[in-house]
Amino acid sequence: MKSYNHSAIEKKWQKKWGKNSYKTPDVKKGAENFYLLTEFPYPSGNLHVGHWYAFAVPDILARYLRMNGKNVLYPIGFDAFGLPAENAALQRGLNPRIWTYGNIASMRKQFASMGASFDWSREVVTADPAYYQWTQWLFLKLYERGLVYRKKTNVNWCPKDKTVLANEQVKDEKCERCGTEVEQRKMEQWNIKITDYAERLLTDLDALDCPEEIKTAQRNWIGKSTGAEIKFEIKGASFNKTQGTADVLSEIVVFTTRPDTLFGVSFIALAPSHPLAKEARNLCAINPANNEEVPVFVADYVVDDYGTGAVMGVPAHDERDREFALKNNIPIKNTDFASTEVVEKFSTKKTQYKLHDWVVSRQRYWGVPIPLIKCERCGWNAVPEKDLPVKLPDIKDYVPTGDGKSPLAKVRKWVEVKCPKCGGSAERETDTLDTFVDSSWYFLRYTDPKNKKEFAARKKMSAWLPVDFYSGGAEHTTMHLLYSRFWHKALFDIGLVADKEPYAHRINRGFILGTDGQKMSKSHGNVIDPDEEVKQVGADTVRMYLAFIGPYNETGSYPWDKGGIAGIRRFLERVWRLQEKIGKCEAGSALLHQTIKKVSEDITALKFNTAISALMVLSKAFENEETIAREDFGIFLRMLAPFAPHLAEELWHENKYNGSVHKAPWPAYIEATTQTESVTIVVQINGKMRGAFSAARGVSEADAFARAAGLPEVARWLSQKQIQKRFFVKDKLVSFVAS
RNA sequence: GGGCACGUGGCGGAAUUGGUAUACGCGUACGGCUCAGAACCGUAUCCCGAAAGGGUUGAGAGUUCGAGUCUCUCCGUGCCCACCA
Repeated sequence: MKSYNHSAIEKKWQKKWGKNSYKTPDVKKGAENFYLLTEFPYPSGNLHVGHWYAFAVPDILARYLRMNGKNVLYPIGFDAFGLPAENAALQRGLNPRIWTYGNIASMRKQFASMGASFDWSREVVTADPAYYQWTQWLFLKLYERGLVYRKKTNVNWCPKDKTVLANEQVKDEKCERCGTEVEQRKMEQWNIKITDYAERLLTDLDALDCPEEIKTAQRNWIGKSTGAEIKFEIKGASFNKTQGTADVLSEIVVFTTRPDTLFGVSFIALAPSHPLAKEARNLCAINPANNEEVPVFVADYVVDDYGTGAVMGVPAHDERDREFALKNNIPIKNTDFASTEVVEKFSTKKTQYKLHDWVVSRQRYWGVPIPLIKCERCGWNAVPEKDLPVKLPDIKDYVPTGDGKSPLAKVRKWVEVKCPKCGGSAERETDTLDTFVDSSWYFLRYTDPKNKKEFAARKKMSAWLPVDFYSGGAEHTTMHLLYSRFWHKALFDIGLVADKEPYAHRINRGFILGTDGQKMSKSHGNVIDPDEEVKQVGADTVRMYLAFIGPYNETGSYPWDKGGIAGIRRFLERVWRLQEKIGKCEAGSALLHQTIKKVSEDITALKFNTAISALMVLSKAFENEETIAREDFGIFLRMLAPFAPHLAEELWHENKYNGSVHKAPWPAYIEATTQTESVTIVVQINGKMRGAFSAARGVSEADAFARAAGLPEVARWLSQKQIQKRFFVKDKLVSFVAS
């Protein structure tokens, strides 16, 4: 017998399968469509173990579903624009385009060694003009709809990446990309009105089929609270009103979730950026409910961009208010709660969200140019559809400037254009779009990646959407996942897509740590190179090891274990040796049928780890036999095929089974055969196990009690006690209650 | 401070969803094979105990004939959010 030469086998079959063997038609006769999606990668370097975990493991599900007669779309592409790729390029002094596309080329090769069943014919690269033409087009649809606006606000500025960031991209006041502390700057930026969708993003979560942790994280991020706004007149400010001075100076509006504590108000606190902050020291506000005068303060704890940026201070009820009151010698009023009538009279119901509008301008080169033009006379205009895409020009100086403008601003030839409306002189917007805009709709493009006339044809989309299964990283819960849900809803309102939600089912996978239990990083020196592992033990072993390491639908973190991967390799070696035993004997044991059942159920439940353990148990049973029935071994190979596609195909082929194992149907089990004739019945006395006996399946209650009581170890216990009650669980258990 | 998830051997993890806790894999020990080692194969491996037996799922209580699983309190870990009124 030849030995198991993984590299020869894997190369051979990867070549035979070629690039087109998983080309997925939109319609396949007799087969239901299934859209299996994994968050596409950033081409920032080589494939790492995390990529293998993200793509090789769901491939098991893809292959399993195909063998079960589904027409499975498992697409791949590259999220090619944006900071990660650009920063890596800048570090190396390379043009981002050359760097990114070089990476894509090498990652394609690495992906090929995975043996994953991607449909490469549908690959999308977000930095291709053929793709971003439609990113621009969709952006303009939102613009036309009034969902895009320009506003000067406090924004998060990353001094290292020299660009603004959306709220979602700031973690612990640090840039999500580079970890630098962000600064607050007042800048005029393009915003998308995601807040218009806050309520729908929230309510539609209820019906979503995804883990509770995702729902609560999004709920918290959206941060809905219901309360009321209350107007406090400023004492002596009435003359301002009569003289026509702005209303803001004559009153302070506060937001509160507890309008019923109105009688406990002993001060008003303003955020430092509130229009009245400078004058607060000299102001008195009048409580509308009892006409009491209360002082006005400026307090750091009042957040300027939440509510009205002003708070009514109720020290008796709010800890921060109390703290502030004690520090400033403000009296604490013990309160009578305001009646519903009073609350209704002096306040207006109001709902507040923590969610902010999505700042999408980026002062960086490597992104989609924002397709808007500013004319001196007629203001902002959309680039006409016929002029799309607005191509990102090839330039030499793409280093971010830090002056609040993208490097594109220096390319005068590109910037200066004619106004599409009046023909006068105008300038292009020089900021680029946040990468999360690119990735908000990529899964739509997979359904129709080559379309030159539309972002995707309606018919193609309806063949696949919504995505049946989406797997990705937990870090995207309040970023990509939230953005793309919003984007889809906006497109739904405009009439461009048919569903309110893009994903029917979503899971967050866990992640793989280094052997030391730390996050893999160059500085820790604990990085596992998947290419090296594949070289040593083969892609099948690496795939299967990652599937075996823990349940896939939980956000656990699993340390890479060298012994563990060796164990999987040993298992595959044993499987390889099993082919020697193929012969004539009885087929279709209970264990075989039990295994088919368990493996099928476990794969569906994403418990690849226990599916593999069931295959191991079956293979052990085979090892203990003189011969393995040809039919049984064929069934085993078919179950192995999604996990170890190359090895299964080789054994299938070498042992003269028909065609490709991957085109063979998934084995069926017979429920009746999974049940052994005899069962073990456990005997408990007062809940403790005291014995067990073997009986024919379906044994009667009376017989079971008699057999149980007859067991010496049980009889001994029972002889000292009085039986008060007995329970019988069919084919499982006899339980005595005795005293 | 708030929310969510979780806590099982030396380690990754199983447990038919309330019914024999620790499947499968790693590690370890001993044995086989070998001049020798690696690899491979076999046996053992939750703890105490010579055994009979007893104990054990972070701690404690509750419900139940029976709890890793359900309920409550506490302790601890991880992730997310955070002067959000």
